[in-house]
Amino acid sequence: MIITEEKNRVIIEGVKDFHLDHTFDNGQCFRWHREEDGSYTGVAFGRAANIGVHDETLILNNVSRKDCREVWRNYLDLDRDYGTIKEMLSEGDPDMRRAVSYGFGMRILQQDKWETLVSFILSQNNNISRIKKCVEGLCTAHGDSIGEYRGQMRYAFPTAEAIAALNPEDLDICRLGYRAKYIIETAKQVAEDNGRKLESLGRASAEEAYAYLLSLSGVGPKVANCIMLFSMGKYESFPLDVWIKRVMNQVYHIEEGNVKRMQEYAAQHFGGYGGIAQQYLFYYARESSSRGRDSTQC
DNA sequence: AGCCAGGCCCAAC
DNA sequence: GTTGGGCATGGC
Repeated sequence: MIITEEKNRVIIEGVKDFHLDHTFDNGQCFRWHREEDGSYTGVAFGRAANIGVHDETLILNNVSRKDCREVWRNYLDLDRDYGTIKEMLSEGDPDMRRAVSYGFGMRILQQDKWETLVSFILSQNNNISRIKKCVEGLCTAHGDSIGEYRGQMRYAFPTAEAIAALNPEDLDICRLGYRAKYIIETAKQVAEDNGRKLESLGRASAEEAYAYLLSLSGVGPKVANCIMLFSMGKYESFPLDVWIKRVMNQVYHIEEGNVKRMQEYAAQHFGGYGGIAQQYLFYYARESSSRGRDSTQC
């Protein structure tokens, strides 16, 4: 990996297994928007950026070498060897091999814990395009302005303290529905110790992280697993949503609704990378389903 | 128009 | 400890 810096951008050469659509449009994050040239623009950790990829070269716009070192290199998970992981998962599993080859450039982002926590509370019984609107609306209404970028004002994700101080009516414009009260309650719980407990979970055991997350308002097993996977580096976490339950039933022939057996299957067959396996399956299941809808239009 | 969405809460067994 | 109804809202 060769990293060079020039006028307000950083160029990283030699990045394998990275595709923007597979990474930013796979339901793990909600604040990245695809531009006409195929690049993505978004905000993470209070910084706005635009990211493009050509062959094995990443171009990080509006990014300094310092930003790259402190945020983006880790956020984009650039130091992980996905090639080896993909081969491990595909070995002896033709269905998984198909899913992996379909989303070959998917990476698990290492996102901010608080943002991921709130975003996935908002995800429950909701669809991805609307989740994005909920999250962006929340940032616009209650996040700190971080200046204009590419002709648009940008906002950081609101802090736990900021959301804890809100009245339910303050969230009406965000159209969060019944989830609004969950995030205010959870913000109060997290802000109690200034988020120290939540931040510490990256170094805690999966069991401890899971127990804490389940104690928060609006967080159940599925949401807890997403938070652990997408912001805490706990790659064995295996979120079971309606799509994955379908896959586990149709592909691996586990009875619909037998969540315990599905978790056991993942732990046994995907080992420490259950969450990554899950994400390839999720992307494949969802994309092929939406392509099916598209093609029936013609 | 009606079903569904990266489910959780809570009451009733 | 498990099961099922209720839930705000809007995408498709």
